[in-house]
Amino acid sequence: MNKRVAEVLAAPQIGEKLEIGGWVRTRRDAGGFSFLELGDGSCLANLQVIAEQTLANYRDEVKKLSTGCSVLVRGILQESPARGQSVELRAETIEVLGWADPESYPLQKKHHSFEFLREICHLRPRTNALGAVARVRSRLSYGVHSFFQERGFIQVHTPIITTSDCEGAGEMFQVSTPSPASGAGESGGDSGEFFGRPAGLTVSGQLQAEVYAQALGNVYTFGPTFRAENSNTSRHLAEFWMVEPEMAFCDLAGNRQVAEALLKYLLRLVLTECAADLALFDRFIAKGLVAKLEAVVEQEFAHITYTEAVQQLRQSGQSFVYPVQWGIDLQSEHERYLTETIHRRPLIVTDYPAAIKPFYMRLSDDGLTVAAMDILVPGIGEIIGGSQREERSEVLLARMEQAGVDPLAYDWYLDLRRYGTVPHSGFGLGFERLVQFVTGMANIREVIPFPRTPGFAPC
RNA sequence: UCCCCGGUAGCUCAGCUGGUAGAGCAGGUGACUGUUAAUCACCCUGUCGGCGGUUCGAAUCCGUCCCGGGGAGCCA
Repeated sequence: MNKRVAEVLAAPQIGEKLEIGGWVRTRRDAGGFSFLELGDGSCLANLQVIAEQTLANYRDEVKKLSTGCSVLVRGILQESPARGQSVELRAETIEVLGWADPESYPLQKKHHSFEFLREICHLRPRTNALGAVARVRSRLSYGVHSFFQERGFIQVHTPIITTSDCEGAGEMFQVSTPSPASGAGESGGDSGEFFGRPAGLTVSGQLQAEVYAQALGNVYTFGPTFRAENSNTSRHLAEFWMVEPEMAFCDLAGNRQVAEALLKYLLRLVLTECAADLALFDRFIAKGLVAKLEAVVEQEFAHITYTEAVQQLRQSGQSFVYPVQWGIDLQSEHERYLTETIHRRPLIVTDYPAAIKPFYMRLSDDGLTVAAMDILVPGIGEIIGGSQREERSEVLLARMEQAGVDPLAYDWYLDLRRYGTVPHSGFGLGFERLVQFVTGMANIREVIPFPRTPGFAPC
């Protein structure tokens, strides 16, 4: 029966007859036979195949195999007499499924820059590093669901096309298609828009998640999110995935606890279940990565208020490009200094000035701050942003007016406060930033299979 | 979008103050070998990012556009 390399290497059975399909990583010839390194993507490690010259197609085909060729190997698993691997597959037949002309196949048996691999994003998952990223990403994705499902959260598929802008979250991509009704002539008030009004791709599922939280209690969304910002950085994408829990009867402290528990759960999961892939990142991408992740799991996250952050920055004696004073938005240099130099661990900053935060965040009794939180992580910066939501309709209305937001456009959102309102909280976790943090990959474009950035969406 | 740096062989890069191009790896051929970034010998490879300009002459200088990297803004 067809087995994956990961299964074979995890529990090798000497003498077992196997059929393995995979891609040739490299071929080395010895006297009278050849070694094939066979990888199938199920794990980082390859299976060594012994191809004797007695194979019917040895001279015509096996000797011509090169990096990237796909083959189906049938043979017997045996102990390996040489060092470097404990078992190997002695081939009885090798069927070549697809050639990969070495003159033109872009992937070589050598290191490639990530910038180059990005230009061939249809081939890059065949490399060790990008394959490992894909496996870790998949495990993290599954972990997000298991974390919430184990705790009784209901997953809500919030809409991708939306007519509500989540203020403060960035520019929306426009979804523009002529109305099917236009031209029919009957509907006099036809705007010509497919949805009867301007629509866009969601910049956050938060507002709709709030709807379900105020019906089902604890919910989460995990889906694609779009920002039409002209951002050219190593930590921004035009299309990315975001995890957004929303919890009824939950204040900011509860919000913080869930966020910290989620991050630790996911790190612990990957440390135990993706050890080989993490070891690769630790060796070649970010030295000390595993120790850093282990430390994060073991330590309490630091927690300070914005006001304390401002004090700490001012007392640090450090000179910043942007001077620190109460009321400013913390700049990257400030966030990095706080989490990387002062606290040296993940840092939760709460209670930001109301003036620099969106209208839906809950106004505190001081009237100056809102119940907001950002989780900052060394190397990445902001990985989570969240808040307790404003549940008092008259306060919410006032804040909307201050922010210049038309209450009529958010009438449904205000209804949630008019009828059976409850305190509730939630946050957004940038999934790619999580994958970046876990893998140590420097550029966010390497942790999503098909990155979308301004001017770049090749397939 | 702004600031700085870069774009030379399939890949990674060298090429000083202008005289029209090179190394390693990859690839090809052969030898050798229970090999594992295999080794050794020989061979091949270029619109020097695009366009325009200066000059007798541009990979090299100037302008502009495109793309990439680092930083910043926006944020997740």
